[in-house]
Formats: sequence, C-alpha cells, structure tokens
Amino acid sequence: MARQGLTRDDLVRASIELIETEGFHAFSARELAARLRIKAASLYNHVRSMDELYTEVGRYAIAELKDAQLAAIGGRRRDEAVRALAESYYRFGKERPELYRVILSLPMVKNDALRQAAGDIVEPLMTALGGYKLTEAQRMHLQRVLRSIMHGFITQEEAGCFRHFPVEVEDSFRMAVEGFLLLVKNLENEAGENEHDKNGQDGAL
Amino acid sequence: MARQGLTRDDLVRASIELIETEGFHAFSARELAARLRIKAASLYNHVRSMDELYTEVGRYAIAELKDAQLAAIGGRRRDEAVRALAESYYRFGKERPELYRVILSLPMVKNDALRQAAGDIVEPLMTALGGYKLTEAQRMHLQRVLRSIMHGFITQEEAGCFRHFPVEVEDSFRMAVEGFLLLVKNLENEAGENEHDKNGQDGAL
DNA sequence: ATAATAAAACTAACGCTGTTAGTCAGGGGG
DNA sequence: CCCCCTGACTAACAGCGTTAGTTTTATTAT
Repeated sequence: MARQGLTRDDLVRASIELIETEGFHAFSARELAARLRIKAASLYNHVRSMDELYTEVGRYAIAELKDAQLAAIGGRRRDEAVRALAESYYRFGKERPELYRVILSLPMVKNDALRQAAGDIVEPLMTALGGYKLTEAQRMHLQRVLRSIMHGFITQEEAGCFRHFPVEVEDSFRMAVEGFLLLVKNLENEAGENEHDKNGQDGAL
Repeated sequence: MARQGLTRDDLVRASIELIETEGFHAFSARELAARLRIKAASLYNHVRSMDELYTEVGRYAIAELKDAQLAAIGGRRRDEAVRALAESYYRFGKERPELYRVILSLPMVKNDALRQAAGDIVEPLMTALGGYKLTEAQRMHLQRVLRSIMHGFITQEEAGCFRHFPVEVEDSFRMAVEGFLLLVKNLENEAGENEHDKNGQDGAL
C-alpha cells in the first residue's frame, strides 16, 4: 500500500534476521512478509521464489563463515593456522547455529551460484594448508578431511548425538584437530623421505 | 473401505519403501495413504502423527546401519576392525542415501526412543575401539572423532561439496581413516610411556 | 443367530505452506 | 500534465498435516 520502496536486498536482510532470531523453521513467505508490513504475494515483485531467497541467505552465511575463517588465520602459519581455522569453524557452528543449518541444507548441486560459494569455504582451508610441504593433490585430500572433521562435529553435536558420554565435546574436537595435524606431518615426512630414494607416489598412505 | 487389516507395521514398511524408492521429499501423508489404497486421514487410526511414523523409519535406518557395522567388524580387531567399520559406514551412506538422510534429519534431542537408538550407532564404534590400549575417556573421544569423520564425509559428498577437486573422494576418505589410526596409535604409545614415569593424565594431547 | 461394541475406513474441513492471476494506486519521465 | 510502470493489493489454487464426525465392517457376547 504505502509503497515503502523495498529492495531485493531488504528481503534478504529481513530473511537473515528472521532466520537468526526466530530460527530456521520460522522462515516462511507470510511471516517474512508480515515483518516487512507487506502481504506475502508482494514478495514476488522482488524475488522469483522463496527458494531463491533462501539461497541468497545461504550465500550470506557462506560468506560470513569464510570471513570468520580468514580472520582466524590472520598471519598464522601451519599448525597455528589450522588450529585457529578449526576453532573458528567450530565457534561459527555453535554461535550461529541457524545460519549453519542453512549452509547444511543448501543443495549445492545444480546451482551455479552455490557451487561457486562452496569454493569460498574451501579457500581458507587451502590457505591454511599452504604452509606445509605437500603436493597439490594431498592438499585437496587433506582439505576434505579437515572439513569433514569440522562439519561432522558441528552437525552431530547439534543433533544431540554427543550427549551420551560425559566427556567434553571441545576436548574431543581438539583431539580430532591434533590428530589431523599428526596426519599432515606424517605426509610431510613421507615426502621428505621420498626425496631421497625417489620412490614416487607409492607412500604408505 | 475394504478393511484390509492394516497394521502400524505396514505403515512403517510402506514409509520405508516410499522413502527409499521415491526419495526423502516424497514422504507425505497423502502419498503414503495412496500407496496403501487409503485416505490420508485413515493413517491416524494406526499412528499418532506423521512425525512418529518418520521417527519409526529413522529407528529402522539406525538399526540397519548398526547391523551393517557389526557385520563389517565381524571377527576383526584393531586397525582392521576400524577400517572395515569405516568402509561399511561410508558404503551405507552411498548406497542408501535416502535412509541416511533420514538419520541425519532426526532430532535426537528430546525423543527418548531416538536417544536410545543413537546409542546403537555408538556401540559398534566402541567395540571396534575395544582392541586398543586406551582409557575409557579416550575411547569416548575417539569414537566421536571417527564418527565425525565418517559422518562429515558422507554428508558433504552428498551435498556436492566435494566436486571441485579432481581427486577421488574414496582416497580422501581412506586418508582420513588412516589419519585416525595414526591418532589412535599415538595415544596408545603415550599411555605406554606414561606407564614408565607415572605422569598421569597430562599427555601431549 | 442376533445384538452390541470396537476398529478402521470414510468425508469434510481447518490452518498452514508456496505461488499465480488479476487489479488498483502512486511516483517519475516524456 | 498525462501516461505508464512498478509495487502493492485481494482472491484463489494446490499441496501439506491434522481433527471431527460419520459410516461401515469385523469381532465378540448374549
């Protein structure tokens, strides 16, 4: 009615706020519209579908996560960089669970924008791994390993899978990260040995 | 109409089949009812809610996963047991993705039946870790670590997060498992050293 | 065998979801 | 100044889970 000059970006911002405050499940066309003092149908003047809007929130979430990770790495290198990265990832999942849920539920497949955004999550990881003497292939594998560890921890803790044992989840997580560093060192050492006897790609792992 | 003598179990079975064949998203009251040649409202003669039915499917999925893991362990011990367990977990996620999705989406929190079922997933892991010289607390932590790795890999691969790099996902997974074994051995050795100088709980990790 | 009861199906409806079509009003450019 | 486009509106559709109330059927008891 009052023609308040809403933009597509306003919808995205309102969606983010709605999801972060009221939670994942509260995201609906009519609820979002109500917050913008608009009827649900009017949303479609700015956005093609609710899905598109949700995807936009996902891109924001990914960007936030990426920034947090890059900030965590800062000037750190090697183990310190990895530890800081892992901790920031873990914190993001705990402190902004709804945003992280959005990332989880994004169907990265068959969506170009999201596929590109997924690359944004990879980047800080590859940066953190850049300080080690590794092949590019090893870095790719290790990036997946570390990401799986971090991702696995957050989702399972949030799902309540970690409540049956009376030991601290953060300690478990730290142990996982230290284990990862062990693996990295092991691969580094193997490479060093192979430099002597030119054994090529057939390391123990 | 024809009173075909449907049982609650029939609904669960039909739900499982519906989800496994048509996929996660196709699970709806009316679709399920149609397959049973029944109207949606009639489902409520056998089940309190769709949520309850969905939870039942989840319990089935967890039981299947547990069985697969126990079978994989078989008579194996230590590293062999862990490798077999990890591989069977990974296979389950790839071969029955819809069932695994169900497990993922179960809100384990605030549901006693599911909390108990969650314990079923832990059991084989603890069994596989039983062969190592570890404290009970270490086993609990390590169980979480391994579970996070396996879980993280499956979910991320299914979400399409692993497509940006041209290296085999299975190789990454194997690297992760071998890294986990490295961690386990490291903890075992520390324990051995501490037996000499009675250093107590303050290991390097 | 027949009457009573309980179980399982039905229809109709409610409130919610995303979405579309068609309508009306108001501000900016020719 | 008028026109027109944009952004709002209302009404409606198809789908969702779910409830109430009704009818049919099968079993059980007399």
